[in-house]
Amino acid sequence: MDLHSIKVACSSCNLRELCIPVGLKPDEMEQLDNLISTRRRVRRGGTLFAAGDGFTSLYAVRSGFFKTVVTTADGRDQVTGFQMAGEILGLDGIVQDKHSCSAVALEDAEVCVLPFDKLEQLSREFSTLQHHVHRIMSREIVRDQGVMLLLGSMRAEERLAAFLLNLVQPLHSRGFSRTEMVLRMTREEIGSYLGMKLETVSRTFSRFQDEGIIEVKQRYVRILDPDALAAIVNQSREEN
Amino acid sequence: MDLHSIKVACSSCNLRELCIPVGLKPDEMEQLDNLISTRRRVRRGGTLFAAGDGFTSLYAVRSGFFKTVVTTADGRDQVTGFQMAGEILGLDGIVQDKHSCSAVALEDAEVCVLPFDKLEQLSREFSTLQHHVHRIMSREIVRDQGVMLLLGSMRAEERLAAFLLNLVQPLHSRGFSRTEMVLRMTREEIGSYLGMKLETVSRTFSRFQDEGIIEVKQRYVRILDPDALAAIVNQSREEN
DNA sequence: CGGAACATTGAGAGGGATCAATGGACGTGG
DNA sequence: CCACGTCCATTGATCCCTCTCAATGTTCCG
Repeated sequence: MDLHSIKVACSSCNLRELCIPVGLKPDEMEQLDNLISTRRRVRRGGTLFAAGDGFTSLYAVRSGFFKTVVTTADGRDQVTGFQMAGEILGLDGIVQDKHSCSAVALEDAEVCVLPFDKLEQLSREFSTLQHHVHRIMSREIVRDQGVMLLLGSMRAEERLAAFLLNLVQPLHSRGFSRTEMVLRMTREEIGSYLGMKLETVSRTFSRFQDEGIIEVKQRYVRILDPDALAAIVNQSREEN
Repeated sequence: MDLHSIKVACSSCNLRELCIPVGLKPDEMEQLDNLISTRRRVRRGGTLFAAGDGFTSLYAVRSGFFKTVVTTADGRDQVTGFQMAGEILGLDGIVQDKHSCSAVALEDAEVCVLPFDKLEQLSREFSTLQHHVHRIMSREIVRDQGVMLLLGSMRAEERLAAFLLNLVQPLHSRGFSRTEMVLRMTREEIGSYLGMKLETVSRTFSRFQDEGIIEVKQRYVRILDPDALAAIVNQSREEN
């Protein structure tokens, strides 16, 4: 597909505080620059990798927005995550040397390609990098636990409230508003991620709007009352 | 609590085909034996580590059976996994240097303590070990994706059928029956893991029994018709 | 033997799914 | 530039699966 070979440098990347280079020393950063020699562009709707593809590299999102999707043998599928700039994709491929999910761009995107064998090699030289790779994988595990909690024990309102808060937070730490956003995914994709039907997503959005908690117009969402949203997430049923 | 210091050797462990030592060379195995110098016993109901505890080590289950539980600020909690002999616990702690979930023994258990800094050190020397650690973490991520799929898109019957199959499979590869098992967890714990209430778990068990698919008596479960169970898991609603 | 913890089963209620129709946004081509 | 088709979102009406509340049964252990 659209494969480009563009020289880039982690050391001058404006995402270095969010991505792999976190906390690396200058000489380590230089080595990393050698590792990451290519970028790759993915058009909206295009797949970065598909389930079953051989695993060779991790990918760091430079720009754009992705979803990851798992598919069962019987054709049922589910969105397992959304990834934005600075996040790492492809960790699922390591175990079996092939990817177990697909990564699809929700808008035109660009990623840094990190050949995994080289990353392992470099990790053996620099313990800082090694530990950072471990942290990235652990972070993914912890995040998944959070999603399991959401799917397993929250009702529709709580799920959607948690979703909005979990989405706006990383956006804010990337310099965007903490109250406004334009969703990059459809109601169906949100529903797939949250384990509910698209109609329920839409209805819940409308209910939040009626209650004055948010303002929604299609993909545009504005959080009017963050505290109310947070209260909805924490509205456990007190028993347990 | 019950902390013992017992000399053990991976090289002579009957779990070495399932645990860390997979595929290590003799000299690497010897180094690993030096790393893993202690075991720890955990009584039934005891916690191996609790959410918030500082992270120092991973744990390899030698015997017994664990559950991992995440708890929200508001007191709601959820079982995120069950672990048996050969599995690795504690990966959640790496990101923030503290554990984000608790590991509780469902029966008297024993684990090997793997100090993580030493494991990282050894990983830098032996690429086989390094890659194996990466595989273990990736496996955890892939497994979690499977649970998310289950929680997000399956109905009660499908969840429980998948649960039984996912439980008996690893038991079988450890030398146990592929049709019979004694559950180590309560109906409530199963329900928590599967995102359903304990009554629904119980009712679904009963329904499976009425249909001649399984035989259940309290904790004892016997799979009479594995194909029927598999068919239930794959009974997607054909649309989508 | 009695109590506590766990499991089963029933009846009723409710939240979300399903089916269905309408409406709005966007892009393409006439 | 408007018309049209497609994709996506909203909203309504109804149904059903699972939750909830409640009672009874079973196992295990002090």
